[in-house]
Amino acid sequence: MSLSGPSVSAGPADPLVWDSVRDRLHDRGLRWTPQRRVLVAVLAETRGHVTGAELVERCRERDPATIPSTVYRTLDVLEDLGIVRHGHGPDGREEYHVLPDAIHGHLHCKACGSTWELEATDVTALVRALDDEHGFEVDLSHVTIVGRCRRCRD
Amino acid sequence: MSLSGPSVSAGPADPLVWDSVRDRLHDRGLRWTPQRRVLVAVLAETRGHVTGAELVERCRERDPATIPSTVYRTLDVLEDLGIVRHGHGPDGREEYHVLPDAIHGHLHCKACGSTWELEATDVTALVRALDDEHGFEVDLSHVTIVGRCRRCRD
DNA sequence: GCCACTAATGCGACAAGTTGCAGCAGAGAT
DNA sequence: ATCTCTGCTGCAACTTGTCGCATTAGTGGC
Repeated sequence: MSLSGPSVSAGPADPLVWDSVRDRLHDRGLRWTPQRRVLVAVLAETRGHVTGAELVERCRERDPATIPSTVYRTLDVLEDLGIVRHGHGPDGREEYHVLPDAIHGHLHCKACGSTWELEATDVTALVRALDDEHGFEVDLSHVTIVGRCRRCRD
Repeated sequence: MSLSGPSVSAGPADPLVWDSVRDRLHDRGLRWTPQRRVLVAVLAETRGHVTGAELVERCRERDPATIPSTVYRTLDVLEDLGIVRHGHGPDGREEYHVLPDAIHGHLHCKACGSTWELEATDVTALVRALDDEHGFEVDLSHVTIVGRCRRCRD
C-alpha cells in the first residue's frame, strides 16, 4: 500500500504508447478525429487517477468546444483498447486510471477522505480464494474498499 | 457466497424494528413526518438491495407528491440510525441494503451482469490483513468487487 | 389548545453522466 | 479529386443525486 498521489505508471513516461493510439484505432476500423486527438493529448500528460469531469475540463482548456458525451464515448473506446481503465470512487463517480502498468485497487477512509493504493499483493489471498472457491476472476482495478484508516479509529 | 435475490435479512420478518423507528428518531430530537412514514413503510416491505431511484419510485406509488431530495435525506438519517446502509453498485449508482443483519459485500460479473453476495467469511483474510498491516477497518457493506464469473470465463 | 423552536420539506438550480438521432466527416477505393 | 460507407460528433433530453434557502410543520412546554 502506498500513499495516494502521482503514481509511477509508465503512462507519461512512455510516449510510444500514445503514438500508437492512432494505429490501434485504424486496425479496428475506428477513426482518428480532432476530438480524440485532444483527449489523447490530455491523457498523455496525466498520471494516476482522474475523474471523468476532470478530463472533460482539461479537454475544454485545449478546445473550448469540447462536448462531454464525446469525451465519455472516447474513453469507452480507449478502455476497449486497454489504454485506460475506469472504476468508481467512494462517492460513486467515474474514476479513470491512465495506463495502469501495475493494476491496483483503492482504499478509502470515509472519515477523513484519504485514499491509498491497494497493491495486488495486499489482496492476493482474496483474489485466490474467490478464484479457487467460486471461479470468480477479480478485476482489481475496479475495486474501492471503504472503511476507516488507523488515524481515524482513535 | 449465495445467489443474489431476496435475502434472509431480518428486515421484513421483524416489524418491531420498524415500529421503533419513530422512537429512535424522537430520542435524537428528530421528527416523525408523513414523508418519513411513507419511506419507512416502503422499506419495511423491501428485502435485500434497492437503488435510491427505486425507493423514490416506490414512495411515489404511495404518495405521488414524493420529492426525491426528501427521500435521499431521510435515507441519510436512517443510515445514521443503522437501519439501512448504502454502497455503490458496479455502475456507481447508490445501492441500499435494508436492515443488514449479516453485513456483506457484493460480487458483480461485468460480462453477464449477475450479482452475488459476498459473505464475511469470504473476505476474512483480507479484512484481517488490512487491519494487521495497515490498521485499516474495512466497511464490508460498502464493497462491490467486479470481475468475471466462472460461466463467463469459458 | 396555543406558542415557540428548529427540524424537515419543497423547490429550483446544479453536477455528472448516458442515450437516441440526424447530419458530418474520416479513410479507403476509384 | 471525388465518391461512398459508416463511424463519430453535436445536440437535446433525460437520469440520478446533491445543495442552498425560504417556508412549513412536528414537538414539547405552558
